[in-house]
Amino acid sequence: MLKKNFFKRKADIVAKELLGKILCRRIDGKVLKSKIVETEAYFGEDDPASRACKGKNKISEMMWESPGKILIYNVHKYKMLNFITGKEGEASAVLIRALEPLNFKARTSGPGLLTDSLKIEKTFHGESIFELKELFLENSNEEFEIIESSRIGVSKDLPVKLRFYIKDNNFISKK
DNA sequence: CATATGATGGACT
DNA sequence: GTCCATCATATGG
Repeated sequence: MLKKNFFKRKADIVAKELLGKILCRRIDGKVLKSKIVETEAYFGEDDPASRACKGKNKISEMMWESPGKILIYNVHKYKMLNFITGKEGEASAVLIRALEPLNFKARTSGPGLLTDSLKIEKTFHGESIFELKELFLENSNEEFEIIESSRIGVSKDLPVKLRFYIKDNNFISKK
């Protein structure tokens, strides 16, 4: 189980360290485990791709909340799963883009697909990852190589590599 | 294999 | 109406 301090750092650091961690989803008494294989970091006012850059609104205000909270929002008919990072009062978050299913089969190679497969609903929005029994994280000691690249699907991006994924993993949303 | 395009729905101007 | 942190399908090489 990860502690609050884990998320209380810069979004890009947390995004990198979340790779390889195990995301657990409890449904009807069964625990579906999946490895996080792809993430993206989002900042606040300085990030043109971030929802927070134009100030607060219904979705982005959660980015100023305390680290470890869950932020869910829709793009088209899909939902995005984010974790709040950084100190409280600073807008930043990490988007989970892809998972590798460990003890079940599902399509999770994309941010919209993985939330569908894990039945992650908007009811998780605003909850803290430390307090939930239906959704939590497990640590992992696996070693792997991290690749950095530009973010995907963003109209205005920073000239910084803020997308991170595990090298040679087959569940990355795009290669 | 690659790139292009349309469907989709919520939030905002 | 417009803007998207998407996806599945269609088309061409």
